Amino acid sequence: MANLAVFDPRHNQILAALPGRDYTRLEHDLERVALVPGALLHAAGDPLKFVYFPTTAIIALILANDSGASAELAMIGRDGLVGIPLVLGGVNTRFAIMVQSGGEACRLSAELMCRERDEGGNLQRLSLRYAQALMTQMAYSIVCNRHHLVDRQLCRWLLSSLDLLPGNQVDVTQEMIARMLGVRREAVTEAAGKLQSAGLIQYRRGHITVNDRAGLEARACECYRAVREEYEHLFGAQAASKCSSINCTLETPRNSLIPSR
Amino acid sequence: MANLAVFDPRHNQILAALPGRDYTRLEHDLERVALVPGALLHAAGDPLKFVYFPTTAIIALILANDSGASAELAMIGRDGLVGIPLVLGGVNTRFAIMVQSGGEACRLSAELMCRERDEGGNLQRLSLRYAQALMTQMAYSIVCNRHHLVDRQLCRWLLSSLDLLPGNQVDVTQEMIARMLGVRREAVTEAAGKLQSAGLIQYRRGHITVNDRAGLEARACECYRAVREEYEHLFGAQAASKCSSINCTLETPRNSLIPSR
DNA sequence: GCCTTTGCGTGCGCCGTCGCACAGATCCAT
DNA sequence: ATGGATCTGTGCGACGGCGCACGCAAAGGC
Repeated sequence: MANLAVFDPRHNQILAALPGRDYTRLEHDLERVALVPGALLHAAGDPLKFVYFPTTAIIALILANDSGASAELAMIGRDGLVGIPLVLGGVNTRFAIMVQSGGEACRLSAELMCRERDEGGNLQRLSLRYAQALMTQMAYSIVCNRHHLVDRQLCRWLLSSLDLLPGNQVDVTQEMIARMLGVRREAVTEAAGKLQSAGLIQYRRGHITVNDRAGLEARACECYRAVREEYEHLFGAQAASKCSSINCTLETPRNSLIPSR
Repeated sequence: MANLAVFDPRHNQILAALPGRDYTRLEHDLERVALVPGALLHAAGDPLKFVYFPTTAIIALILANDSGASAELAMIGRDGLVGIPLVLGGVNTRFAIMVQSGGEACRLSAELMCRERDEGGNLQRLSLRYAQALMTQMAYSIVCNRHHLVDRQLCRWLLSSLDLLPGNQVDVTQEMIARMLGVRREAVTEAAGKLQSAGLIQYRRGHITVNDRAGLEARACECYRAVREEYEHLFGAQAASKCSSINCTLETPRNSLIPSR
Protein backbone atom coordinates (compact mmCIF):
# COMPACT_ATOMS: atom_id res chain seq x y z
CA MET A 1 0.00 0.00 0.00
CA ALA A 2 0.96 3.60 -0.41
CA ASN A 3 3.33 2.49 -3.13
CA LEU A 4 4.14 5.71 -4.87
CA ALA A 5 4.79 5.57 -8.57
CA VAL A 6 8.29 6.91 -8.04
CA PHE A 7 9.93 6.03 -4.81
CA ASP A 8 12.16 8.80 -3.62
CA PRO A 9 14.07 8.64 -0.34
CA ARG A 10 13.88 12.39 -0.25
CA HIS A 11 10.23 12.26 0.59
CA ASN A 12 11.78 11.95 4.00
CA GLN A 13 12.40 15.44 5.26
CA ILE A 14 15.66 14.74 6.99
CA LEU A 15 17.14 13.30 3.83
CA ALA A 16 15.55 16.11 1.86
CA ALA A 17 17.23 18.71 4.03
CA LEU A 18 20.61 17.11 3.46
CA PRO A 19 22.88 19.08 1.12
CA GLY A 20 23.24 17.40 -2.26
CA ARG A 21 26.82 16.31 -1.76
CA ASP A 22 26.02 14.55 1.48
CA TYR A 23 23.01 12.89 -0.01
CA THR A 24 24.74 11.49 -3.05
CA ARG A 25 27.44 10.09 -0.80
CA LEU A 26 24.82 8.16 1.18
CA GLU A 27 22.35 7.44 -1.56
CA HIS A 28 23.47 3.97 -2.53
CA ASP A 29 23.67 2.87 1.10
CA LEU A 30 20.02 3.62 1.67
CA GLU A 31 17.98 0.46 1.52
CA ARG A 32 14.35 0.70 0.60
CA VAL A 33 11.96 -1.33 2.77
CA ALA A 34 8.22 -1.80 2.88
CA LEU A 35 6.76 -1.79 6.36
CA VAL A 36 3.56 -3.59 7.24
CA PRO A 37 1.39 -2.19 10.00
CA GLY A 38 1.92 -3.79 13.39
CA ALA A 39 5.37 -5.08 12.54
CA LEU A 40 7.94 -4.84 15.29
CA LEU A 41 11.07 -3.23 13.88
CA HIS A 42 12.95 -3.48 17.12
CA ALA A 43 12.32 -5.22 20.41
CA ALA A 44 12.99 -3.34 23.63
CA GLY A 45 16.56 -3.69 24.84
CA ASP A 46 18.11 -5.08 21.69
CA PRO A 47 20.93 -3.31 19.89
CA LEU A 48 19.74 -1.18 17.01
CA LYS A 49 20.68 -2.55 13.62
CA PHE A 50 19.33 0.20 11.43
CA VAL A 51 18.26 3.77 11.34
CA TYR A 52 14.97 4.25 9.51
CA PHE A 53 13.95 7.22 7.44
CA PRO A 54 10.22 6.80 6.81
CA THR A 55 8.90 8.17 3.57
CA THR A 56 5.26 7.12 3.72
CA ALA A 57 5.13 4.85 6.78
CA ILE A 58 4.54 6.00 10.35
CA ILE A 59 6.51 4.44 13.14
CA ALA A 60 5.78 4.49 16.85
CA LEU A 61 8.19 4.38 19.75
CA ILE A 62 6.62 2.46 22.58
CA LEU A 63 7.69 1.81 26.12
CA ALA A 64 6.24 -1.09 28.03
CA ASN A 65 7.10 -1.71 31.64
CA ASP A 66 7.38 -5.01 33.45
CA SER A 67 3.71 -5.04 34.38
CA GLY A 68 2.68 -4.90 30.76
CA ALA A 69 1.47 -1.31 30.89
CA SER A 70 2.63 0.66 27.91
CA ALA A 71 2.42 3.97 26.16
CA GLU A 72 3.49 5.56 22.93
CA LEU A 73 6.42 7.90 23.37
CA ALA A 74 6.55 9.42 19.95
CA MET A 75 5.26 9.10 16.43
CA ILE A 76 7.77 9.36 13.62
CA GLY A 77 7.00 9.70 9.94
CA ARG A 78 8.51 11.37 6.93
CA ASP A 79 9.40 14.27 9.22
CA GLY A 80 12.13 12.44 11.06
CA LEU A 81 14.20 9.37 11.63
CA VAL A 82 14.01 6.35 13.89
CA GLY A 83 17.04 5.27 15.87
CA ILE A 84 18.05 8.40 17.71
CA PRO A 85 20.05 6.49 20.34
CA LEU A 86 22.63 5.73 17.65
CA VAL A 87 22.87 9.42 16.96
CA LEU A 88 23.42 10.13 20.63
CA GLY A 89 26.13 7.53 20.97
CA GLY A 90 24.15 4.66 22.43
CA VAL A 91 23.84 1.19 21.03
CA ASN A 92 20.53 -0.17 22.16
CA THR A 93 17.28 1.27 23.39
CA ARG A 94 14.65 0.20 25.87
CA PHE A 95 11.95 1.41 23.52
CA ALA A 96 10.08 -0.90 21.22
CA ILE A 97 9.74 0.29 17.65
CA MET A 98 6.56 -0.57 15.83
CA VAL A 99 5.03 0.20 12.47
CA GLN A 100 1.90 2.18 13.18
CA SER A 101 0.88 2.86 9.64
CA GLY A 102 2.08 0.78 6.73
CA GLY A 103 4.23 2.27 4.01
CA GLU A 104 7.79 2.61 2.96
CA ALA A 105 11.03 3.76 4.46
CA CYS A 106 14.72 3.88 3.80
CA ARG A 107 17.17 2.45 6.19
CA LEU A 108 20.83 2.85 6.86
CA SER A 109 22.89 0.31 8.75
CA ALA A 110 23.81 1.17 12.30
CA GLU A 111 27.44 0.83 11.32
CA LEU A 112 27.20 3.55 8.72
CA MET A 113 25.17 5.77 10.98
CA CYS A 114 27.82 5.48 13.67
CA ARG A 115 30.40 6.56 11.15
CA GLU A 116 28.27 9.53 10.17
CA ARG A 117 27.95 10.41 13.81
CA ASP A 118 31.66 10.23 14.46
CA GLU A 119 32.38 12.40 11.48
CA GLY A 120 29.88 14.95 12.69
CA GLY A 121 28.59 16.00 9.31
CA ASN A 122 25.28 17.35 8.16
CA LEU A 123 23.33 14.15 8.71
CA GLN A 124 24.42 14.12 12.31
CA ARG A 125 23.59 17.79 12.68
CA LEU A 126 20.09 17.33 11.30
CA SER A 127 19.54 14.20 13.35
CA LEU A 128 20.42 15.99 16.56
CA ARG A 129 17.96 18.67 15.71
CA TYR A 130 15.33 16.02 15.26
CA ALA A 131 16.31 14.52 18.59
CA GLN A 132 15.33 17.83 20.09
CA ALA A 133 11.96 17.67 18.36
CA LEU A 134 11.51 14.18 19.74
CA MET A 135 12.23 15.33 23.26
CA THR A 136 9.64 18.02 22.89
CA GLN A 137 7.14 15.49 21.66
CA MET A 138 7.83 13.28 24.65
CA ALA A 139 7.71 16.19 27.07
CA TYR A 140 4.24 17.16 25.97
CA SER A 141 3.14 13.58 26.26
CA ILE A 142 4.05 13.69 29.92
CA VAL A 143 1.90 16.72 30.60
CA CYS A 144 -0.82 15.48 28.30
CA ASN A 145 -1.04 12.08 29.96
CA ARG A 146 -1.33 13.74 33.29
CA HIS A 147 -3.87 16.41 32.63
CA HIS A 148 -5.90 15.93 29.49
CA LEU A 149 -9.04 13.95 28.89
CA VAL A 150 -8.92 11.00 26.57
CA ASP A 151 -10.96 12.55 23.79
CA ARG A 152 -8.66 15.55 23.58
CA GLN A 153 -5.69 13.25 23.48
CA LEU A 154 -7.35 11.31 20.74
CA CYS A 155 -7.73 14.51 18.72
CA ARG A 156 -4.08 15.20 19.15
CA TRP A 157 -3.15 11.70 18.14
CA LEU A 158 -5.32 11.80 15.03
CA LEU A 159 -3.93 15.15 13.97
CA SER A 160 -0.35 14.01 14.44
CA SER A 161 -1.06 10.95 12.32
CA LEU A 162 -2.80 12.99 9.68
CA ASP A 163 0.18 15.28 9.34
CA LEU A 164 2.28 12.30 8.33
CA LEU A 165 -0.20 10.78 5.91
CA PRO A 166 -1.22 11.75 2.38
CA GLY A 167 -5.00 11.79 2.64
CA ASN A 168 -7.52 12.42 5.39
CA GLN A 169 -7.84 8.83 6.47
CA VAL A 170 -6.09 6.94 9.24
CA ASP A 171 -6.16 3.17 9.04
CA VAL A 172 -6.01 1.90 12.56
CA THR A 173 -8.16 -0.04 14.99
CA GLN A 174 -9.42 1.39 18.24
CA GLU A 175 -7.56 -1.35 20.02
CA MET A 176 -4.34 -0.02 18.51
CA ILE A 177 -5.08 3.57 19.44
CA ALA A 178 -5.82 2.44 22.97
CA ARG A 179 -2.44 0.80 23.21
CA MET A 180 -0.79 3.95 21.91
CA LEU A 181 -2.55 6.29 24.28
CA GLY A 182 -2.14 3.84 27.12
CA VAL A 183 -5.86 3.64 27.88
CA ARG A 184 -8.61 1.03 27.64
CA ARG A 185 -10.02 0.15 24.30
CA GLU A 186 -13.47 1.11 25.56
CA ALA A 187 -12.26 4.57 26.40
CA VAL A 188 -11.26 5.02 22.78
CA THR A 189 -14.63 3.72 21.60
CA GLU A 190 -16.31 6.31 23.75
CA ALA A 191 -14.04 9.18 22.77
CA ALA A 192 -14.28 8.31 19.09
CA GLY A 193 -18.03 8.13 19.47
CA LYS A 194 -18.10 11.67 20.77
CA LEU A 195 -15.99 12.91 17.90
CA GLN A 196 -18.18 11.11 15.44
CA SER A 197 -21.37 12.57 16.91
CA ALA A 198 -19.76 15.97 16.68
CA GLY A 199 -19.25 15.33 12.98
CA LEU A 200 -15.49 15.62 13.19
CA ILE A 201 -14.66 12.11 12.13
CA GLN A 202 -16.30 9.05 10.73
CA TYR A 203 -15.13 5.52 11.12
CA ARG A 204 -15.68 1.92 10.28
CA ARG A 205 -13.70 -1.08 11.50
CA GLY A 206 -10.16 0.06 11.40
CA HIS A 207 -10.55 3.15 9.25
CA ILE A 208 -11.03 6.65 10.51
CA THR A 209 -11.85 9.43 8.10
CA VAL A 210 -11.37 12.98 9.26
CA ASN A 211 -14.11 15.23 8.00
CA ASP A 212 -13.41 18.38 9.94
CA ARG A 213 -9.76 18.95 10.58
CA ALA A 214 -10.26 22.44 11.96
CA GLY A 215 -12.81 21.07 14.38
CA LEU A 216 -10.34 18.49 15.58
CA GLU A 217 -7.70 21.13 16.07
CA ALA A 218 -10.08 23.22 18.10
CA ARG A 219 -10.86 20.27 20.30
CA ALA A 220 -7.31 18.97 20.63
CA CYS A 221 -5.22 20.08 23.57
CA GLU A 222 -2.56 22.73 23.00
CA CYS A 223 0.04 19.97 23.05
CA TYR A 224 -0.59 19.33 19.38
CA ARG A 225 0.07 22.88 18.31
CA ALA A 226 3.03 23.26 20.62
CA VAL A 227 4.82 20.19 19.33
CA ARG A 228 4.18 21.20 15.76
CA GLU A 229 5.43 24.71 16.32
CA GLU A 230 8.59 23.43 17.93
CA TYR A 231 9.25 21.23 14.93
CA GLU A 232 8.73 24.08 12.53
CA HIS A 233 10.89 26.31 14.61
CA LEU A 234 13.68 23.76 14.54
CA PHE A 235 13.49 22.95 10.87
CA GLY A 236 11.91 25.99 9.36
CA ALA A 237 14.71 28.39 10.13
CA GLN A 238 17.27 26.28 8.37
CA ALA A 239 19.20 29.41 7.62
CA ALA A 240 20.29 29.78 11.22
CA SER A 241 21.24 26.15 11.40
CA LYS A 242 24.95 26.49 10.82
CA CYS A 243 25.68 27.67 14.30
CA SER A 244 23.20 29.15 16.68
CA SER A 245 25.88 31.07 18.51
CA ILE A 246 24.45 34.28 17.12
CA ASN A 247 21.84 34.14 19.81
CA CYS A 248 24.18 33.11 22.53
CA THR A 249 24.48 36.49 24.16
CA LEU A 250 26.52 36.80 27.26
CA GLU A 251 24.13 38.65 29.48
CA THR A 252 24.50 38.64 33.21
CA PRO A 253 22.54 36.13 35.27
CA ARG A 254 18.95 36.99 36.00
CA ASN A 255 16.37 36.52 38.68
CA SER A 256 17.04 34.59 41.85
CA LEU A 257 20.50 33.55 40.83
CA ILE A 258 22.96 34.31 43.52
CA PRO A 259 26.68 34.35 42.79
CA SER A 260 28.70 32.02 44.93
CA ARG A 261 30.42 33.59 47.90
CA MET B 1 24.03 25.75 52.14
CA ALA B 2 25.79 22.65 51.03
CA ASN B 3 28.91 24.71 50.80
CA LEU B 4 31.61 22.11 50.66
CA ALA B 5 34.91 22.96 52.16
CA VAL B 6 36.54 22.52 48.79
CA PHE B 7 34.41 23.30 45.81
CA ASP B 8 35.31 21.10 42.90
CA PRO B 9 33.51 21.28 39.56
CA ARG B 10 34.37 17.65 39.12
CA HIS B 11 31.84 16.63 41.65
CA ASN B 12 29.73 16.84 38.55
CA GLN B 13 29.99 13.52 36.83
CA ILE B 14 30.01 14.81 33.29
CA LEU B 15 32.93 17.07 34.05
CA ALA B 16 34.52 14.28 36.02
CA ALA B 17 34.32 11.95 33.03
CA LEU B 18 36.03 14.49 30.83
CA PRO B 19 39.64 13.60 29.97
CA GLY B 20 42.13 15.80 31.83
CA ARG B 21 43.21 17.76 28.78
CA ASP B 22 39.66 18.73 27.88
CA TYR B 23 38.92 19.68 31.44
CA THR B 24 41.88 21.96 31.92
CA ARG B 25 40.99 23.68 28.68
CA LEU B 26 37.52 24.49 30.00
CA GLU B 27 38.34 24.89 33.66
CA HIS B 28 38.70 28.66 33.80
CA ASP B 29 35.53 29.20 31.78
CA LEU B 30 33.43 27.38 34.35
CA GLU B 31 31.67 29.84 36.58
CA ARG B 32 30.65 28.73 40.03
CA VAL B 33 27.13 29.67 41.08
CA ALA B 34 25.03 29.06 44.16
CA LEU B 35 21.46 28.11 43.46
CA VAL B 36 18.62 28.78 45.86
CA PRO B 37 15.67 26.41 45.89
CA GLY B 38 12.73 27.58 43.85
CA ALA B 39 14.78 29.88 41.67
CA LEU B 40 13.87 29.95 38.01
CA LEU B 41 17.03 29.51 35.98
CA HIS B 42 15.26 29.77 32.69
CA ALA B 43 11.76 30.76 31.66
CA ALA B 44 9.96 28.68 29.05
CA GLY B 45 10.67 29.83 25.52
CA ASP B 46 13.65 32.05 26.20
CA PRO B 47 17.02 31.43 24.61
CA LEU B 48 19.39 29.52 26.83
CA LYS B 49 22.24 31.59 28.16
CA PHE B 50 24.14 28.94 30.04
CA VAL B 51 24.67 25.28 30.42
CA TYR B 52 24.67 24.19 34.07
CA PHE B 53 26.68 21.40 35.59
CA PRO B 54 25.21 20.85 39.05
CA THR B 55 27.59 19.67 41.72
CA THR B 56 25.35 19.64 44.78
CA ALA B 57 22.15 21.28 43.53
CA ILE B 58 19.25 19.48 41.89
CA ILE B 59 17.52 21.10 38.97
CA ALA B 60 14.13 20.27 37.51
CA LEU B 61 12.91 20.58 33.95
CA ILE B 62 9.28 21.54 33.98
CA LEU B 63 6.72 21.90 31.25
CA ALA B 64 3.61 23.96 31.81
CA ASN B 65 0.90 24.23 29.21
CA ASP B 66 -1.37 27.14 28.50
CA SER B 67 -3.97 26.00 31.01
CA GLY B 68 -1.47 26.14 33.83
CA ALA B 69 -1.17 22.39 34.20
CA SER B 70 2.40 21.31 34.57
CA ALA B 71 4.66 18.38 35.20
CA GLU B 72 8.28 17.67 35.86
CA LEU B 73 10.05 16.21 32.87
CA ALA B 74 13.33 15.34 34.43
CA MET B 75 15.50 15.82 37.45
CA ILE B 76 19.13 16.70 36.91
CA GLY B 77 21.85 16.74 39.51
CA ARG B 78 25.53 16.03 39.67
CA ASP B 79 24.92 13.18 37.25
CA GLY B 80 24.26 15.41 34.28
CA LEU B 81 23.97 18.81 32.74
CA VAL B 82 21.18 21.26 32.11
CA GLY B 83 20.76 22.83 28.71
CA ILE B 84 20.65 19.86 26.38
CA PRO B 85 18.97 21.84 23.58
CA LEU B 86 22.24 23.68 23.07
CA VAL B 87 23.96 20.36 22.68
CA LEU B 88 21.43 19.28 20.10
CA GLY B 89 21.77 22.46 18.08
CA GLY B 90 18.79 24.40 19.34
CA VAL B 91 18.80 27.82 20.90
CA ASN B 92 15.83 28.00 23.20
CA THR B 93 13.62 25.55 24.96
CA ARG B 94 9.97 25.44 25.94
CA PHE B 95 10.88 23.89 29.26
CA ALA B 96 11.17 25.92 32.40
CA ILE B 97 14.25 25.22 34.47
CA MET B 98 13.94 25.43 38.21
CA VAL B 99 16.13 24.79 41.19
CA GLN B 100 14.55 21.92 43.06
CA SER B 101 17.12 21.54 45.76
CA GLY B 102 19.53 24.30 46.68
CA GLY B 103 23.24 23.91 46.21
CA GLU B 104 25.97 24.74 43.80
CA ALA B 105 26.68 24.31 40.15
CA CYS B 106 29.13 25.34 37.48
CA ARG B 107 28.00 26.99 34.37
CA LEU B 108 29.38 27.55 30.93
CA SER B 109 28.15 30.26 28.60
CA ALA B 110 25.95 29.16 25.74
CA GLU B 111 28.47 30.62 23.36
CA LEU B 112 31.24 28.38 24.58
CA MET B 113 28.98 25.37 24.67
CA CYS B 114 28.05 25.98 21.05
CA ARG B 115 31.69 26.05 20.16
CA GLU B 116 32.25 22.80 22.00
CA ARG B 117 29.36 21.32 20.11
CA ASP B 118 30.64 22.41 16.75
CA GLU B 119 34.06 21.03 17.48
CA GLY B 120 32.52 17.73 18.47
CA GLY B 121 34.94 16.90 21.24
CA ASN B 122 34.59 14.86 24.37
CA LEU B 123 32.27 17.26 26.15
CA GLN B 124 29.85 17.06 23.27
CA ARG B 125 30.15 13.30 23.18
CA LEU B 126 29.41 12.96 26.88
CA SER B 127 26.57 15.45 26.69
CA LEU B 128 24.89 13.51 23.92
CA ARG B 129 25.11 10.42 26.00
CA TYR B 130 23.42 12.25 28.80
CA ALA B 131 20.77 13.44 26.39
CA GLN B 132 19.97 9.79 25.85
CA ALA B 133 19.67 9.28 29.60
CA LEU B 134 17.33 12.25 29.75
CA MET B 135 15.13 10.83 27.03
CA THR B 136 14.90 7.60 28.94
CA GLN B 137 13.94 9.48 32.07
CA MET B 138 11.22 11.30 30.20
CA ALA B 139 10.00 8.16 28.51
CA TYR B 140 9.44 6.42 31.81
CA SER B 141 7.64 9.47 33.10
CA ILE B 142 5.12 9.05 30.31
CA VAL B 143 4.35 5.48 31.22
CA CYS B 144 4.54 6.23 34.93
CA ASN B 145 2.10 9.12 34.72
CA ARG B 146 -0.30 6.97 32.85
CA HIS B 147 -0.27 3.82 34.89
CA HIS B 148 1.17 4.18 38.35
CA LEU B 149 -0.46 5.24 41.57
CA VAL B 150 0.66 8.44 43.21
CA ASP B 151 2.37 6.84 46.17
CA ARG B 152 4.53 4.68 43.95
CA GLN B 153 5.44 7.72 41.92
CA LEU B 154 6.31 9.51 45.10
CA CYS B 155 8.67 6.67 46.03
CA ARG B 156 10.34 6.99 42.68
CA TRP B 157 10.64 10.73 43.02
CA LEU B 158 12.13 10.50 46.49
CA LEU B 159 14.64 7.88 45.43
CA SER B 160 15.71 9.90 42.42
CA SER B 161 16.24 12.92 44.63
CA LEU B 162 18.09 10.91 47.21
CA ASP B 163 20.50 9.64 44.59
CA LEU B 164 21.53 13.20 43.89
CA LEU B 165 21.85 14.31 47.49
CA PRO B 166 24.50 13.66 50.09
CA GLY B 167 22.41 12.55 53.06
CA ASN B 168 19.12 10.79 53.52
CA GLN B 169 17.05 13.93 53.73
CA VAL B 170 15.12 15.78 51.05
CA ASP B 171 14.18 19.38 51.79
CA VAL B 172 11.01 20.06 49.93
CA THR B 173 7.40 20.90 50.66
CA GLN B 174 4.52 18.68 49.68
CA GLU B 175 3.21 21.54 47.60
CA MET B 176 6.42 21.42 45.59
CA ILE B 177 6.32 17.67 45.14
CA ALA B 178 2.75 17.99 43.97
CA ARG B 179 3.76 20.45 41.31
CA MET B 180 6.55 18.14 40.19
CA LEU B 181 4.38 15.07 39.98
CA GLY B 182 1.56 17.06 38.46
CA VAL B 183 -0.96 16.06 41.11
CA ARG B 184 -2.87 17.78 43.89
CA ARG B 185 -1.09 18.74 47.04
CA GLU B 186 -3.56 16.68 49.03
CA ALA B 187 -2.67 13.60 47.04
CA VAL B 188 0.92 14.02 48.14
CA THR B 189 -0.17 14.49 51.74
CA GLU B 190 -2.04 11.24 51.55
CA ALA B 191 0.71 9.31 49.79
CA ALA B 192 3.35 10.66 52.14
CA GLY B 193 1.13 9.71 55.04
CA LYS B 194 1.03 6.13 53.84
CA LEU B 195 4.79 6.00 53.50
CA GLN B 196 5.21 7.46 56.95
CA SER B 197 2.83 4.97 58.54
CA ALA B 198 4.77 2.24 56.82
CA GLY B 199 7.87 3.55 58.54
CA LEU B 200 9.66 4.30 55.28
CA ILE B 201 9.95 8.03 55.72
CA GLN B 202 9.42 10.68 58.29
CA TYR B 203 8.66 14.30 57.66
CA ARG B 204 8.08 17.70 59.10
CA ARG B 205 7.22 20.88 57.25
CA GLY B 206 9.38 20.81 54.22
CA HIS B 207 11.81 18.12 55.28
CA ILE B 208 11.53 14.48 54.45
CA THR B 209 13.88 11.99 56.02
CA VAL B 210 14.18 8.59 54.44
CA ASN B 211 14.48 5.88 57.04
CA ASP B 212 14.13 2.79 54.92
CA ARG B 213 15.58 3.16 51.50
CA ALA B 214 15.19 -0.48 50.62
CA GLY B 215 11.55 -0.29 51.58
CA LEU B 216 11.07 2.67 49.29
CA GLU B 217 12.72 0.83 46.44
CA ALA B 218 10.47 -2.13 46.96
CA ARG B 219 7.45 0.11 46.84
CA ALA B 220 8.57 2.27 43.94
CA CYS B 221 7.52 1.35 40.44
CA GLU B 222 10.04 -0.31 38.14
CA CYS B 223 10.52 3.02 36.43
CA TYR B 224 13.04 4.02 39.05
CA ARG B 225 15.23 1.00 38.57
CA ALA B 226 14.93 1.13 34.79
CA VAL B 227 16.01 4.75 34.52
CA ARG B 228 18.88 4.14 36.85
CA GLU B 229 20.05 1.08 34.98
CA GLU B 230 19.96 2.95 31.71
CA TYR B 231 22.11 5.66 33.16
CA GLU B 232 24.62 3.19 34.48
CA HIS B 233 24.61 1.36 31.21
CA LEU B 234 25.36 4.57 29.36
CA PHE B 235 28.03 5.86 31.66
CA GLY B 236 29.33 2.73 33.33
CA ALA B 237 30.81 1.18 30.23
CA GLN B 238 32.97 4.17 29.45
CA ALA B 239 35.40 1.87 27.76
CA ALA B 240 33.10 1.32 24.81
CA SER B 241 32.42 5.02 24.56
CA LYS B 242 34.84 5.81 21.78
CA CYS B 243 32.67 4.31 19.11
CA SER B 244 29.92 1.87 19.62
CA SER B 245 30.32 0.52 16.11
CA ILE B 246 31.65 -2.69 17.58
CA ASN B 247 28.11 -3.70 18.29
CA CYS B 248 26.72 -2.51 15.01
CA THR B 249 26.49 -5.89 13.38
CA LEU B 250 25.04 -6.13 9.95
CA GLU B 251 22.57 -8.90 10.45
CA THR B 252 19.69 -9.38 8.09
CA PRO B 253 16.31 -7.86 8.93
CA ARG B 254 14.15 -9.79 11.31
CA ASN B 255 10.54 -10.48 12.00
CA SER B 256 7.73 -8.92 9.99
CA LEU B 257 10.01 -6.84 7.87
CA ILE B 258 9.21 -7.30 4.24
CA PRO B 259 11.66 -6.18 1.58
CA SER B 260 10.28 -3.76 -0.93
CA ARG B 261 9.00 -5.23 -4.14
C1' DG C 1 -22.94 -17.87 0.41
C1' DC C 2 -21.59 -19.41 4.93
C1' DC C 3 -18.85 -19.25 9.10
C1' DT C 4 -14.95 -17.73 11.71
C1' DT C 5 -12.34 -14.04 13.05
C1' DT C 6 -11.82 -9.64 14.43
C1' DG C 7 -13.26 -5.20 15.76
C1' DC C 8 -16.87 -2.36 17.98
C1' DG C 9 -20.83 -1.00 21.40
C1' DT C 10 -22.65 -0.99 26.03
C1' DG C 11 -23.66 -1.63 30.88
C1' DC C 12 -22.11 -2.16 35.62
C1' DG C 13 -19.60 -1.53 40.03
C1' DC C 14 -15.19 0.05 41.78
C1' DC C 15 -11.61 3.12 42.87
C1' DG C 16 -8.14 6.75 42.44
C1' DT C 17 -7.90 11.44 41.71
C1' DC C 18 -9.89 16.00 41.57
C1' DG C 19 -11.68 20.44 43.43
C1' DC C 20 -13.05 22.81 47.11
C1' DA C 21 -13.33 24.26 51.87
C1' DC C 22 -11.62 24.74 56.28
C1' DA C 23 -9.15 23.65 60.49
C1' DG C 24 -4.97 22.73 62.76
C1' DA C 25 0.01 22.72 63.12
C1' DT C 26 4.65 24.50 62.60
C1' DC C 27 7.93 27.70 61.56
C1' DC C 28 9.99 32.36 61.34
C1' DA C 29 10.50 37.29 61.80
C1' DT C 30 10.09 41.06 64.44
C1' DA D 1 7.04 35.63 73.08
C1' DT D 2 3.63 36.67 69.68
C1' DG D 3 1.49 37.17 65.35
C1' DG D 4 1.47 36.16 60.59
C1' DA D 5 2.67 33.40 56.94
C1' DT D 6 3.18 29.03 55.34
C1' DC D 7 2.64 24.26 55.37
C1' DT D 8 -0.07 20.13 56.44
C1' DG D 9 -4.39 17.19 57.69
C1' DT D 10 -9.12 15.94 56.71
C1' DG D 11 -13.73 15.53 54.87
C1' DC D 12 -16.99 15.58 51.07
C1' DG D 13 -19.18 15.05 46.53
C1' DA D 14 -18.13 14.56 41.72
C1' DC D 15 -16.17 12.28 37.93
C1' DG D 16 -13.02 10.05 34.71
C1' DG D 17 -10.99 5.92 33.90
C1' DC D 18 -10.58 0.82 34.95
C1' DG D 19 -11.82 -4.10 34.63
C1' DC D 20 -15.02 -7.23 33.37
C1' DA D 21 -18.65 -9.40 30.78
C1' DC D 22 -21.40 -9.90 27.04
C1' DG D 23 -23.78 -9.06 22.57
C1' DC D 24 -23.49 -7.50 18.07
C1' DA D 25 -21.73 -6.27 13.50
C1' DA D 26 -18.60 -6.04 9.91
C1' DA D 27 -14.86 -7.99 7.20
C1' DG D 28 -12.58 -11.85 4.92
C1' DG D 29 -11.41 -16.80 3.78
C1' DC D 30 -13.00 -20.88 1.89
